[in-house]
Amino acid sequence: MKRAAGTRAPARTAAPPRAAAEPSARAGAELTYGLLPQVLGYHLRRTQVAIFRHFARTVAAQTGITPGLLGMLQVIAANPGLAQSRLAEAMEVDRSTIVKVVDQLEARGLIVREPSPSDKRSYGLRLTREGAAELPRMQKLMQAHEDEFAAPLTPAERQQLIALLVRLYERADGAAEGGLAP
Amino acid sequence: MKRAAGTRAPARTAAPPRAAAEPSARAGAELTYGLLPQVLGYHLRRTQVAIFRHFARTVAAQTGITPGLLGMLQVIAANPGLAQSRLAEAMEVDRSTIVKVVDQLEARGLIVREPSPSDKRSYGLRLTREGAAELPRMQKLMQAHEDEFAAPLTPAERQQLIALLVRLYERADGAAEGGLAP
DNA sequence: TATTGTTATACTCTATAACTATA
DNA sequence: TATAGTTATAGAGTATAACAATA
Repeated sequence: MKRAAGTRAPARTAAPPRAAAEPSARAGAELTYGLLPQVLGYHLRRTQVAIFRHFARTVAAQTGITPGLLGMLQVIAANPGLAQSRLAEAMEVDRSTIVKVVDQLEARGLIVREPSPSDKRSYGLRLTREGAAELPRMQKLMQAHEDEFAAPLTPAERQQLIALLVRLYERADGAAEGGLAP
Repeated sequence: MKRAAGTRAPARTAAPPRAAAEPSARAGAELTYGLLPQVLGYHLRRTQVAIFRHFARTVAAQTGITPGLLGMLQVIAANPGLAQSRLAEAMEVDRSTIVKVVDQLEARGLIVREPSPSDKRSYGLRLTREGAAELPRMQKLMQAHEDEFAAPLTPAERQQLIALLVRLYERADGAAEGGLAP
């Protein structure tokens, strides 16, 4: 795209009926957020970004792992022999997305793809010995990260927050496939 | 997905003592999520994905707008004349990221970049007449989307959820720049 | 016919670094 | 020197569509 900086582009719409002196958003002035403070999606996104950054400064800085990879790793650890398609369903992502995730975990030596004896199309995912040794360390770092991030909340509040979130996405996911139309 | 919230899983997943016939993760078997059910970050991500998809099926399907663009648009509407750098700070993204966002909103005819009279480097962002006409319609759609998504919660729970999220990311953001280093 | 894993491709979101034109 | 906006580039993350092998 060419235009941008200098090019003003008189947006084909007429300019708003504004006078000259507009004291609205000068430097230093507090700005307002319109309806956003009541928008759940906005706060979810902010929180998500904040926890992701916290994870990056703590767990990722010491292990190079991402939240997504660590989540997958834990599901694999908890379900030895899991097929990629099952993992994709469990994590609610497309089969094709799983391929690169598994590639990365395998490249790090944390898991292996084992050919399924019963189905030649399928692979079972398992931790390697190295993966089994690494996972507890990562989990401890993750636990510390989670505890620090959740420090502003009491244990009860933290549990309640999780419970509220679960109610939201379980209902939403169910409605999406299930039936209660869009 | 079936289980999730309250369900405790056999945490400490050391490789279960299973023999050749590995009944761990066959088709149809319930799979477990290891520590994930207690991981706030996991539930945040799931909820975020769910609400994004709901937004896509409702607001985006009828307007072509994304949650990010609509959020920016609301901040611009609430702060006429806002400079791009101020918007970037308000939304906690990099200045360079804002450029394409503003390009898109301008390309849709919703906002204009107005040269600042006092600083030739700076532009003030404002809604066009078309943007001012469109915004209320988008807000109504967004409101309906939010209400439907949040339907599993009582109004009090919804407010409390927002309050909990705010406490988390405000503390985290503050600590990140401010001082209480990790 | 349907499923598993894969590839190719694309699109979104975001960040870093460097550039320009101002201040 | 510092700031505002821009550009080029890169890296996650995810999706769709098509394909081979197998069920």
